[in-house]
Amino acid sequence: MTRKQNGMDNRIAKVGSVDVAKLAGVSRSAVSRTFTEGAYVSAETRQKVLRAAEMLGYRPNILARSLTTNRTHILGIITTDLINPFYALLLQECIERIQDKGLAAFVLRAAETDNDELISRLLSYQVDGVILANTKLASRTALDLANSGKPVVTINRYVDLDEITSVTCDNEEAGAQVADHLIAIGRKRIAFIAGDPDTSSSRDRERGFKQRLAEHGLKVQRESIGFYTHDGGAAAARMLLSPGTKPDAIFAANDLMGFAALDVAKLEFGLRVPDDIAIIGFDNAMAADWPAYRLSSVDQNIPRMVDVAIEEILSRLSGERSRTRHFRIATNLVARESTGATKMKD
Amino acid sequence: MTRKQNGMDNRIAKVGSVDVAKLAGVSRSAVSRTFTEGAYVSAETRQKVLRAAEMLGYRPNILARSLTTNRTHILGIITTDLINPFYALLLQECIERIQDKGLAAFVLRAAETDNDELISRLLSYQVDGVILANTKLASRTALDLANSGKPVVTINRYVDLDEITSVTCDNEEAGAQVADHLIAIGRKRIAFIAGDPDTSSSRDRERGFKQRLAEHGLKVQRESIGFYTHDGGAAAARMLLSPGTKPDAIFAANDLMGFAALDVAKLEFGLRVPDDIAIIGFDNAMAADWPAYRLSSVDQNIPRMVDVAIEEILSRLSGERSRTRHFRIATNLVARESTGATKMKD
DNA sequence: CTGAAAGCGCTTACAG
DNA sequence: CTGAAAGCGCTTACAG
Repeated sequence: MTRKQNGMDNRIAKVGSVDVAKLAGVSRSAVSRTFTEGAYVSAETRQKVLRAAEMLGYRPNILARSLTTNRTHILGIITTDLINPFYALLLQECIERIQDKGLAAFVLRAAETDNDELISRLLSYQVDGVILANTKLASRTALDLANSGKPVVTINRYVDLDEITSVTCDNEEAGAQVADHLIAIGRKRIAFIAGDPDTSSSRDRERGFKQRLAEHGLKVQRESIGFYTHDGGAAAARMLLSPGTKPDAIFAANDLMGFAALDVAKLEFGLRVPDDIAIIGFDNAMAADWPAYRLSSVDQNIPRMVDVAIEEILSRLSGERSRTRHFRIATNLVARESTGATKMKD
Repeated sequence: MTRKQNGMDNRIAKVGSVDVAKLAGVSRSAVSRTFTEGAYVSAETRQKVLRAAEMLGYRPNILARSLTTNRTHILGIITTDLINPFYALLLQECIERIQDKGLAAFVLRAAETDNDELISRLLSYQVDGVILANTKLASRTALDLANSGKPVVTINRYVDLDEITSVTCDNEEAGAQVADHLIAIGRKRIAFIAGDPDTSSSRDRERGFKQRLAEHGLKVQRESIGFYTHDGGAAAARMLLSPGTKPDAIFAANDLMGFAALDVAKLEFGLRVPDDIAIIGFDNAMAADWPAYRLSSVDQNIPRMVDVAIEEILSRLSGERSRTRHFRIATNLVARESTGATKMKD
């Protein structure tokens, strides 16, 4: 036992497989095998080892193991601003799923720039794969990553280059469904608040939305950019509601902007929602269901997205397929009072 | 070079310190030294190594290093439900700070029960220390952790036993300040919505609040439990506002419940806020500042809390101090319209 | 300042 | 089914 009782160091002695082997009266190989899925050990040996391990409080050092197996069972997640509740939920789901699979999640927060060093650090830690959640990556960095041979998948974004597998909701179809919904409730003067124009999510939602409107002979009457933030959404809404022909509906590319638009319309312009103006957001954030808002929105099915992403990484790790794919997960429009749905009394 | 070009395996050949050494014409010791803070290498050797490393795309394997240094530079964070925006922000801050320190953050999500296995897994990964963010831990588990010799600190909670260092905001003082505030605006019939009664945070807020009220000859007129959730808060508010002497102020132990109370008061009971009833929450969530709510709240100074927690872990790791401490970080009451502050026009 | 050698805690063919 | 030995990628006294 490597007991180092030198002076101040009152740390617990680390127990290794040797210690267990010694106590159990077997070889280190035997203890290794009892802790290795599907390795050959007799029931008897296994028992002896388990008992000894229990007594000593032995826990295999996963990091040491990774040195020989070449698998760390660590997945890296790069995320951005968790003040956006959708991102927080997405991250939570990733963490949970990874955990359920018996893997560990390394979480890094990406600044807007300078992600190269982050990636480099991730690779130093020998992660088995990486999930880019809501992260824009410089194309070069993305390529480097792809070339590292590690499975990489982006969630809720995709990179221009086709080298990297992505999982997003079906933003384009979702945009179209929002158009259908607004048309169905008889709106004609329709406005749009874009998210961050740099993101694929905002662009796809916009494209699907406008295209479906066009199929019905309509077009967006006014539009503005809200950058996916509450303040940005408020500013955009003020612009859309400024003098002139006011819209009778607003589609905000996320809920944060939808909440802002709702508040601006009601409190600053004295409009009635949905009578004077219908408003719909995107993400189906928790607050969309709160009485003060009752904001119609689009649910992204986060669990499914994360599931697909992780399965993809796992199957790559087991060497199954390797073609890059772009998964589109179906969304679900949730109609609430902000677009005229009557309140459900529970 | 360990190039394994066997068949389907198109993975990039892993380059190790041997490869770099060979290319640079030096020993592995030399390359190790150039990548080790403050080790002796001549400028010349260093250059050769750096150049070779650059060419090969070499990155030291941190995990392998940890085997001999006994430091992984990984910190484990155990968090709970990120749907609570305060928790999400706290986690974000932890991740960011850890990253800034050049460490890596392992994030686990704790279920309500069964955390033992989680902890065990964390220890398998040889984390250098662990942060328990908003996590209740079975006392036994907590003790095990403390006994593992790893620095552990809880944020926003503390465990009954005194073995573990904690960082929280000064919940008791904050509760007292809320009492002062409500008294200052002339309220007399004061109600309280508790969070999860199992948490130290809720209990401490309540204690400070009631004590200060008592000092002014007042007491909580009605109280209920909202379990820190929106729905729980709504139910609690309905109870508080039921027939009888209605309160003229409510202190909700977090914002989620505060929002719910505000909505219930306004929309279900037709009360004017703050004229008929003043409402104040806790956490200063983003939505507290939204026009629909303008909810007075208490800001917890997350950056400071996280800073203290991480410094504590770091200083323990460098063997400096070891006495358990309970840090209390000062809060800041943010008065908004829900308790009568006039709106700031920006 | 530098290199050879031993060691960190595990796993894995290889014989038996 | 089991054990001795070599190896994973690094670091660190130890000599020089």
